[in-house]
Amino acid sequence: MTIKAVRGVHDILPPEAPAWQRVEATARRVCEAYGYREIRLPIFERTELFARGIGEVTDIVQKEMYTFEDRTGESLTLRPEATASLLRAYIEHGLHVQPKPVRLYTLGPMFRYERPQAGRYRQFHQLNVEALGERHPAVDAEVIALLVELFRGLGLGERLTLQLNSLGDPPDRAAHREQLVAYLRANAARLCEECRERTERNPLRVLDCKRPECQPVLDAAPALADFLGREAAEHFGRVRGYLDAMGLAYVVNPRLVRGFDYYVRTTFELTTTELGAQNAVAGGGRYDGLVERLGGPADPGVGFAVGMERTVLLLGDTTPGTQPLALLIPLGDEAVRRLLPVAQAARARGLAVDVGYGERKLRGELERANKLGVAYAVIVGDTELGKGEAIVREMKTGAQRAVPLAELAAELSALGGRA
RNA sequence: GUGACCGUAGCUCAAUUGGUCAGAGCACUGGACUGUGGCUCCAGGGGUUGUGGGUUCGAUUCCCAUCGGUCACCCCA
Repeated sequence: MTIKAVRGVHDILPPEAPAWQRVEATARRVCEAYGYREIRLPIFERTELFARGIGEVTDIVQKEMYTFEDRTGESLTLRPEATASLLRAYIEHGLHVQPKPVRLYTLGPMFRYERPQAGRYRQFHQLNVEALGERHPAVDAEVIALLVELFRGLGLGERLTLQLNSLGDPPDRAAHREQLVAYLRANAARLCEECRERTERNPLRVLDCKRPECQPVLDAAPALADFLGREAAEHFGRVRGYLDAMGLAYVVNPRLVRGFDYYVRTTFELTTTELGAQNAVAGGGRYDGLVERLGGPADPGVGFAVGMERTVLLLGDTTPGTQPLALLIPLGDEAVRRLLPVAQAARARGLAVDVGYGERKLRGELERANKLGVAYAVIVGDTELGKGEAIVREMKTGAQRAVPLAELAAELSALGGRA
């Protein structure tokens, strides 16, 4: 049997590539405009980095990592997310001595061992944006504004909802968790089977349950918002104030819970209803304390990840690729030798031109030109060689005119500049 | 990891109760059309019907396993 791609990974074929290029170009443009600089990171790390960074008890670390041993027996893992790697590099290279906040972004593949489904793959791509070393709530607002601007730039603003929440500081969460578990246990009889299990495993997740029979219990459950300490509450209020000042719309969702252990205070997601069960297109939050946990200075941080596949899915395949400008059609080998340098010159100026090999019939070459979608066909046969000219045919209209061979490269430039 | 549906040519799909059922359209290549495309017509290449077993005189069709896809759960981007 022929070899096929492994489960959950996929090829991005030429028709889809323009949409990816558009997302990447927009991401870079917006990030740079906000003062973020690119950092490129390895796609595997010591397993321990993710265990410590993401949290030992998360699903990702417990069952979704691609972990293997190298030849020395060291345990390595294909990165399931980028923040841990980025912070490792931040610490390792002393980037924290730069003016705060240190603004970084990175782009690339992530790996998680999950059952594939709509908008979910084992190798997928994320854009990560992180602001390190500053705890001011304006930074939270800044990265959120960047995120919103990115999707506005892609024309997807209207199809997404910004959801916002505050998880409070660790002591706030501990206090809330204690009361929440007590409450859920007391009302276990009115909860679904799954929620009863989750009460012990991951109580915050219970609040996410969509089953109608659970809603009455959940509606009356202790709300994390009521447990926020004074500082966390003030921080959240100021983040909202800054977002309001920038005119950014959001929905406060007290049940917004995220999958990594490291989030504190602000968390947010950009959600859609268009991708089936995978409604999060981007998600992030504040992670004060994480840099320190990874062995670095006590620098706070806030950032987010954007799912590129999901973004491209929303974009659809409406992004046009670039078409070659012209097909140069030599009839015979003498004409090939005459046209090759012309093509070379045109390409050196950045024009996309294709050249035939002089062996097909003119009819066939024009068919090819038509299929390639070029704007112009340039025909040079014995007749033209004799007169020292080329025929430039505009494919759309069929209009033709003669151009001296010596001026052909310049003529193509002019046509390319106009197109 | 759990469940449901699905798996025939590069793509989209046919094949009557298991019995010339291995086909069509699109795409590709060539020709009709000696140096002028988009239309039309003709021809050609391309499939061990996902894979491996089983039932049967005979399996694309039935059964089992396995791999993969899709969707949902879980979780998340």
